[in-house]
This record gives sequence, C-alpha cells and structure tokens, in this order.
Amino acid sequence: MISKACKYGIRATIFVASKQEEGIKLNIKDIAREVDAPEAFTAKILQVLNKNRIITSLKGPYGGFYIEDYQLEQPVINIVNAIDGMSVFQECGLGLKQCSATHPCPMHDQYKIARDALLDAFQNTTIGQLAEQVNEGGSYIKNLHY
Amino acid sequence: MISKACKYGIRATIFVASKQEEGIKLNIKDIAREVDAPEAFTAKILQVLNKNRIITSLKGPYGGFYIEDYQLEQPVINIVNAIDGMSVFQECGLGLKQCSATHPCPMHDQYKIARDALLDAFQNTTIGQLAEQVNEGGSYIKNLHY
DNA sequence: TTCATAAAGGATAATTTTATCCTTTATGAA
DNA sequence: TTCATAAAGGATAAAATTATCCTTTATGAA
Repeated sequence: MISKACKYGIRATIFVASKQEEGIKLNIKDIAREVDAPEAFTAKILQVLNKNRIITSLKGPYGGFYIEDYQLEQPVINIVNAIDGMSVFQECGLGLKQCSATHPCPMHDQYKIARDALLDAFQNTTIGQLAEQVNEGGSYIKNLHY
Repeated sequence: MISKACKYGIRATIFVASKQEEGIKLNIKDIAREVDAPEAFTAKILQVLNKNRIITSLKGPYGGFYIEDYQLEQPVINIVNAIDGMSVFQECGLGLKQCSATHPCPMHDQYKIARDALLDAFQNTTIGQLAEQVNEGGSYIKNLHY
C-alpha cells in the first residue's frame, strides 16, 4: 500500500524537520543513518522530495538538506503523493479497476472506512507536528537496533 | 499492503462461494475469467487456498473447486492470512521494525486507527456474506471491461 | 483397465520495487 | 580561480512479486 520508499521518505522528512531549529543542513549520510534507511536509496528519495518542494536542498560544501517554515506546515499526505501518488486513497480493496458506490466490490463500504481513516491520518497531520513529537522525545523514527 | 495475489485470491474465493448453491465444481479457467485474474497465476493461488482449507479442490474429470458449508463461515481475514500473512495488521505506518505504544513512531496512534479499521473489516466479514452480496446483484468481483 | 480431464507441482520468465555505484554539476570558501 | 564538498543524475544490479508454461499426479466414467 504505502511503499518502502515512501516510508523512508516520511521518516527522512521528519528527521530533517526535527533539526530545523538548529539551523543546520543535513547530508544524505547522516539522514540515512538517523532513520535507518539505505543511503543510496535515500539519496534518490531525497531528490524526489526536493523536486516536490517537500524539503529543500543546496549543493556544494556547506550544502545539504533542510526544511523551510512553510514546508513544516505541509500535511504528510504531500509526501505520499510525491512518492507513491494518491492511488492508495482511491484503490479498491479487492483490486477492481473501477470500484465505487455505483459499481462496488462486495467489501467496498467496509474497506472505504479503513481507507478514509488512512486518508484522514495523512491529511490532517503536518510534518511539523510529527517533528515536534519526535523532539519532545515521545516517539521515534529510528529502529531500536537490529 | 494487500498483495495482488491476495486480492485475486479473495475475488476467486467469493466467486467459488457464490456458486455453492448450484452444487457445481468450477475449473481454473472459468474462475480466472470470472474474476479478471491471470489464469496461471490464479491456479497457483487456488492451490494455496486449497492447502489452507479456504476452498476445496478435487482432481480429475468432474473435478474442480468448490466451497463447503463450514468454509462459507470463515472470515475473509483467513484468506489474507493464507496468502499474505498477518503482518499487514501489525506493521508500522512508517516502516519501523518495532512500533508499539512503548516505542511508537510519530504516526502510531493515527495509523493504528486505520489499520484496526482494516482488521475489523476483514475479521468481521465472512466469505458467505460477500458471496451473498454478489448473488443479490448489489456488488461485483469482475471489472466492467478494460 | 484405459483414457480423457483437471488440479498439483516444478522450473522459469517478466515486471516492479528496492538498492548501489559512479560521474556530473553546483556551490562557496580560501 | 581553484578546489574540496555535497547533491543530482545516469546506468545497473539485486530482490521481490507477478506471471507463464510444461510435466506429473489423481480421478472417475466408459
């Protein structure tokens, strides 16, 4: 449903956001390490995030990734949309190409409840809110060990 | 989240269940056609479903797939479990290997709501109920065209 | 017992997703 | 202007998922 790339992307974005107040720029290596994601793959994802203005990047020495004030206000769904697109929030639970109230699959109503709950979660949560939670120490974006 | 194999499997099971009253056995070809799934791939999935006693098969002429009374009472989650396993209902929305109330990701609570809604949908719906809906003509397991 | 039939099973191929590596480009301090 | 640095971009590789094909096995009617 949500791809690994997208989950890495959300974790990376939250990490970058969580460091905004420090006014520093973060490089790929540090980001990948702090969110337990493969470095080269994370680099590709950060590229997409920058192109979609989820985060901002600067090349060269003293460069790196950072997040701007307006970007903190973006809902997490913008990250999902940038990486996976919006199909997760529309697709049929049983894989039908068309599935709606007029041509529903037999699980349509029940599946829609779950799908809409997911939509709500991603739509009504901002990147800044998640970063704040992490900074307050109540939640994590990195695995314990492995 | 839910694999294509699993969605094909659910549609196929519902189709077989919807024909139970006719007392006929269905072959792979017909099942695949009626649920718009690739035939050879569907054959593999039906194998798994038979092994997990979701449906029943009989080899040879006059053989095919059918569903028994007790199997109609099984919740759809049994199909998901047979094909994809239960991880969908446990996994972290941001991909952390461990994510729980004690070591939560910053989206834990909101994601859990959606995930539990999905669990509820699959757990509290039986194969027989879905087949009935299809038989009543109110819902579909086949695409319109393509 | 033979034979046609239909699922089971094994081997493999195609596609998609995940992941890596290396070269190029931009940046800014010295 | 030079040079070290860090992201961007291109080309592949590895892994997982989806999909196909062919042989084997079981079944039951004739």
